[in-house]
Amino acid sequence: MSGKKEEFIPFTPGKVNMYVCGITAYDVCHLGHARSAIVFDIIKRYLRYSGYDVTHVRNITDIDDKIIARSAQEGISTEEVAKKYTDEYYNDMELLGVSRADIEPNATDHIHEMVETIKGLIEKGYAYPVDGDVYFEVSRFSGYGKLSGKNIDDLKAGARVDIDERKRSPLDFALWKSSKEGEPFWESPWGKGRPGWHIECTAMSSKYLGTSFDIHGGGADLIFPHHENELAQSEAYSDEPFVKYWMHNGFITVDKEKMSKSLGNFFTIKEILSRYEPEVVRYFLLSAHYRSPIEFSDVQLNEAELSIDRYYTTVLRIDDFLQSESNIDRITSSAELEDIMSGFRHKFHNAMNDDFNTASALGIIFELIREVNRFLDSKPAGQRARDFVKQAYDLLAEIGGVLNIFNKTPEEWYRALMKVKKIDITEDDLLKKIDARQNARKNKDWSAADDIRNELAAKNIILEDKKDGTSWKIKVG
RNA sequence: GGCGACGUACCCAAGUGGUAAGGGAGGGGUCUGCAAAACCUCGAUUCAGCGGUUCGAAUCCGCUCGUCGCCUCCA
Repeated sequence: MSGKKEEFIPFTPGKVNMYVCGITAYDVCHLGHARSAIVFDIIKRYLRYSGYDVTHVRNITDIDDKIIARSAQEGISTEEVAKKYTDEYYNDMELLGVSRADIEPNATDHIHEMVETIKGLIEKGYAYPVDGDVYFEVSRFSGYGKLSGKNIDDLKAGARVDIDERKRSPLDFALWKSSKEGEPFWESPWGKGRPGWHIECTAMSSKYLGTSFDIHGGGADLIFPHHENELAQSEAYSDEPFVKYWMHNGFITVDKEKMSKSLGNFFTIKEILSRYEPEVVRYFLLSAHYRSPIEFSDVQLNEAELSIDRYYTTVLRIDDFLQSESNIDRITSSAELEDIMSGFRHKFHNAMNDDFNTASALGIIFELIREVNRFLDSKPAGQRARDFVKQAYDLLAEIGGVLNIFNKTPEEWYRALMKVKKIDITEDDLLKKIDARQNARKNKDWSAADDIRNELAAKNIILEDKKDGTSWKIKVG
């Protein structure tokens, strides 16, 4: 609310109520929608990891002008439009690995609550009906503009909206819209109509989380007018502070411009997932702070892929080492690794406690990865060394789990890459070729061995020779 | 026009008063049959520019330049 970072103190100790604006179900989702979903999913996961009991509400707007337009265009009902794109949305979210919210309310299931709220606002003098519409009178609410940092006079001066003579001020916004011929409607004290966009969040958040709750999230483009209006309605209605902490994620940009429907410069989630692993998308989005704009490009996604691969390559080494059977204890100098390990959780928590600084958290992970690799390079041996490495691995897995990345085995990662990169060789055939090459190598037939390696390299498969075998990887980046 | 954000190495990106995390690319090296991976090493005396505050600033203040966003639906 202050526009600054503040210490997080929830209304009820240990309990966090968060409401995040979902989507309007009128079209397929693009990467921008994915960012919001992923960012708040990680925020929720971290809060839970930190011991909070989190209730997460994410709404779906299933009736509005765009849905009506789409319904006319596709020749199906608004319910069918909403159903179709809601299903698509949940499907995309599942593919991306975004967890479900605890409560996922639809606007049309809460018409009654909205009507009650609107009635209350009229009674209190904050809203007025005109010809079957109901408007919120912005000038009645003294705090209007406090979220977006705007003031009413500036807004009036810069108003680009068409002037509606029936409204007392151009800034007044609709709580209820009368329905035109052929449009879907619900009965109300003001006649047949449908709710305005903002009122659903007021009605549903107070129903599920109470009139005051801790966190309200959404994309930065919702700050004005959506959240400003929500705030005005809610506080006017309840006389309570609406939300303690507003959190808005930044945009995804393409050539520095906001990715958006209207500019047409968007990439759908499906398109991207046809070329990249979901984990790559998640990593990419976590590699910048959630409030910053983040530039989308294949170069960026390739770098994310490369970073993840570095992780799994290290895990592969860790696995090899843990399976080694040497009983000779040989703990090599590990002061640096011990050092990093002992401060690791603390550093991670510091990063995340500082407004969920995931980019910094990733940096910390790679510091540990480097030290683990250094330790393994120093040729340690024995059970103590194995326990030590296992500990490091568990730390990485724990933190990866919170960020919802690094949750595969290396084998799963490479198999997934094989699929997404459409490499046309079965794992069986691949292993046979590796076998054949091992034989050649045993016979010191280097040219035959190199031929096989080159042949696989042409398919973007990389072989790594190690002491006790050869492992395969998929070329990334 | 009003309001706001941002500008850190070749690229991406942390860092909001104490002397520049991390990843990628690149040069050199160790290891390897050769590779790959990994590790070591080199790489911004410097944080858009100019002033100011301070013992000390990328970090605070002012101005300039540049980019973007919101003010209309938008994650």
